[in-house]
Amino acid sequence: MDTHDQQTNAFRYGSTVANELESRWQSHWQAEHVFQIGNPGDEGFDANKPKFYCLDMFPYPSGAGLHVGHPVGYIGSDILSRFKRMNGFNVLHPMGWDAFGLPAEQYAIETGIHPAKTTQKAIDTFRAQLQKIGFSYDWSREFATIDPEYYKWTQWIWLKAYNAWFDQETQAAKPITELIAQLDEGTRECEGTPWNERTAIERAQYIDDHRLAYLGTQVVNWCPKLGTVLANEEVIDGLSERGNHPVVRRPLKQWMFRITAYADRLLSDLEGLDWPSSTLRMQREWIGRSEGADIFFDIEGSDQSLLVYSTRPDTIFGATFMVVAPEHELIQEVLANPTSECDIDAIGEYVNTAKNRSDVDRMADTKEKSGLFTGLYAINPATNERMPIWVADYVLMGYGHGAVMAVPAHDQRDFEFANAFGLPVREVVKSIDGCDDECFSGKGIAINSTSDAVSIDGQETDEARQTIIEWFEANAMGSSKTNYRLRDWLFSRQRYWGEPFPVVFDENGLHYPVSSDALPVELPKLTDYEPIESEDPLPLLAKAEDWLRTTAGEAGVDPSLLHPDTPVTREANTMPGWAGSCWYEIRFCSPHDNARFVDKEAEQYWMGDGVDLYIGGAEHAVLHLLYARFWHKILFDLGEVSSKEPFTKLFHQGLLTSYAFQRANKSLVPVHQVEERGDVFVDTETGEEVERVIAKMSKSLRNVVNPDDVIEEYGADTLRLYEMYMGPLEASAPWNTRDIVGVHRFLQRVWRLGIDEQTGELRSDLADESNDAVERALHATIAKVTEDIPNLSYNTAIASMIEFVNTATSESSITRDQLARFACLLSPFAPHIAEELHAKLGNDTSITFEAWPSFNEAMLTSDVIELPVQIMGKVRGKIEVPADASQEDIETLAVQDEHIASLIEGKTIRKIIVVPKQIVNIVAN
RNA sequence: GCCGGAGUGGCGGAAUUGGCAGACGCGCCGGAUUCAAAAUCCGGUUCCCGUUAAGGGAGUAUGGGUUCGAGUCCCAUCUCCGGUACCA
Repeated sequence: MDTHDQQTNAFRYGSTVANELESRWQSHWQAEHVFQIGNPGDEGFDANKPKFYCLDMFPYPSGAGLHVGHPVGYIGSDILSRFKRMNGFNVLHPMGWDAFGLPAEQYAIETGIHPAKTTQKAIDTFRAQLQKIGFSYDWSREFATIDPEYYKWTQWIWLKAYNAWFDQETQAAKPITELIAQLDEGTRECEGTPWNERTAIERAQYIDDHRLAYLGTQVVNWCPKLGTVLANEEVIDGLSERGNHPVVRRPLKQWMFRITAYADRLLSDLEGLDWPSSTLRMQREWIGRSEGADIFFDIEGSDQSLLVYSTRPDTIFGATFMVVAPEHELIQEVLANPTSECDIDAIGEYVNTAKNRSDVDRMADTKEKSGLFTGLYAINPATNERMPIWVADYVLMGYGHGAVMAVPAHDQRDFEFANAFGLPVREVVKSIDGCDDECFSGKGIAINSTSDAVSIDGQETDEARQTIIEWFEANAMGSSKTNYRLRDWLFSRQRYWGEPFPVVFDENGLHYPVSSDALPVELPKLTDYEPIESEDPLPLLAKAEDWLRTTAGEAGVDPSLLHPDTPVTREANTMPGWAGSCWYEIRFCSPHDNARFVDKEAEQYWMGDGVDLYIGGAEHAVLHLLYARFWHKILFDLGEVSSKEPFTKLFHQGLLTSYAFQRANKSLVPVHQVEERGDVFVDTETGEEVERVIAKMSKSLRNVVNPDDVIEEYGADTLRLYEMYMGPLEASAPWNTRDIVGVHRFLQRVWRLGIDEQTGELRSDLADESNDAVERALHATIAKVTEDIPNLSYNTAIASMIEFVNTATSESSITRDQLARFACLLSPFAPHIAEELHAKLGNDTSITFEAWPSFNEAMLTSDVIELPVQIMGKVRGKIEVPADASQEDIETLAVQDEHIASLIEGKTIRKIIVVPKQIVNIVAN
């Protein structure tokens, strides 16, 4: 660079100027605690001001650090937070770390470095990277889920659930002590053996079976490679979601959460949430409520009956056979007492294969139905016919009762099965709209559905269903039943890097809670994190022998429950990665409260009506959001929080994609090693032509862009603007380094508008009087930006600011006052440059608390407006009319326009449509 | 397979209730500045026909429809993305 130029442009807005002022303002914000917000009751906190709780889904800090995709949502929430502050809101905008989980532990296995160390390092990296982007977080509220002061309360909430039960009558959780008291007093009956005839152990058993957090034996997804069990949701196509390792099914005793008890409320409370409709639908489908009936079928020659669930009890006349799952208890009996009609060896083998079959294999041939006849027959109560009972793996043990009545004429799967094995098909529902598919599963009119016992012929499906259920109920053969796809939540993991459970076991295997004043139960130190591979899965914490075996007193069990000297074994499983994120939004209200999990007053103020905006990726649409809602509802029922839903408004930012390049053999070429030559992309090292694909940013695709690099080259304000300018916040868009310069030039023009590039000081030639065109443009921009920000329509807000700057630049006119108002508009988006302009304009307080500029409606319209004139819907000319012109005047002006007149000459005007301030359309031919 | 969402210039995208399609930015073209380059500034840029013009034609995935008027509404088809996967 030439020396001369360097002098003239010494204060031009570029990377040097941007980086200098950005780090200066970041230090200022931190030193002055600009974004620190108090709580009700704190000195200087005005609780009468409206509040805005703006929350980002906190990140899992990986060792690799941030890439430019991470901050997209954070920038979005930061803009709204800053906007709300300028509009007089108390804004809670915190950040923290979801820091327990598998990756750190995997890394520990490889390197032997303690996960706490690597995690802390990753957190420091993330924090430093985030701070360079200039977010307005209240860092004084920062915490990580691995902090013992935090997970102490995660354990405390678990204990709350452990010590609670779900009362079906009131549909709410209550302390388990109430259940015990009611049973003791006899105000509540218990199923089975009466309460007062039970032994102490039987009573404990009964109570344990009612806890919200309970120990259950479940067929679980055991992943030998990861050395842990996984929730259904963490298994995709028979492989672990993380790492793609094979998963096998085996029964195991595990801590569970009774989330199914809340199925109805989790479903109905979705109503009224301001969430993306796709996410609402996914949650509804995940819960999977269905209405139908439980029906008992007598088994021929047995006093037992077979229970099935059906959503179409009205098709019972069309049931021609029954199917049970390989795991069904009836199969055990068949194997023990086979009839002559079945092939006992084949069944044994089939059941065994099905059991050991991994889900991958099961998926592979979903089309082909397999199964065997069991030799048993059930009696159809409607027709009194014998129906063969088959065993087949298309019936799942985990849903309904693991048995179905097969209606091949009206269920696709039953139809395929019937076809494969030559079983009869009987049509019992006639489609109304004439659909005559061989298998019709829609609603229609019942036919062929009459017997001595009951008739539903001629009834429409809904009515038929009602009639048949009433008949079942009258004859004790069945009853209406609501079913859910949702299963209870498997909450134990066998890994090290998670929250320990605050519970111990005595020699008899009975469990006792650690009392809450003994929390947290801290993780013991381990030197070896290698998963324990064994036939019988063992938790990793079992390696910490000294920690594991202790006494009740040492562990902190209430002496009234267990004598302090009693030897006990600690629970060696840990909680899953989801645990910490189930309630962090609550903790942010009072993150350093040592007395309670959250300060009551602070919770009421910030979360009384939930989080006002929750921004995060759509990948959490089901699991995290469902789990967090579930925990929230438990806490709500127990009177610990004041809202029934945690997140009032939810928004998913789009995925930031990036170009990746691959050679003909599909191998990947690093982005920086590719050059665009004409229409093609070329590997600069080999000269080979490569293909460009759009993909998620990832290390493996070698297409990761680091925000630090972008900031170094253009500054944080440019990075923020570019990410918001790429398109709508909710849409995914490809990162294109080439485009960044556009918004950087915009900031350069903003800077030049107010700052002398030679001196770096405020221009001495700013206008004294406001230019009307500039003032009008400013009002239009204020109106647009003010409207767009609450809708998170940042791309169009930025476009409008660019337009203003282009106008002011071409008019070469801006006053101090106009510049000051524009700096306010810009400040949520590009806070550093805005602070600098604000300061240079002579202010000594942060722009953060400046009042948001207002606009004048009258400045948005002009006296004369231009109207396009169409003939037969095609624009043929334009006329200028006074803004208040009457319909008649406009019509006259339109037909008198020279060009228009020449075009309609000789034609008959049929009609003239005038849309005020929009358009004129002349219908003439 | 089923359920959602989306298809607009060379590219990212605008067009809030049907009313000038392509705002704004990138790229590209031309010019200014410069010894030169970068940077910056100014102008142009949907495509086709028209000598640069005036002007005209086509055009929002495809084919139909409703309407004075359709990117927007309706029907059918295609493509892409997301969710889900025997849930009885």
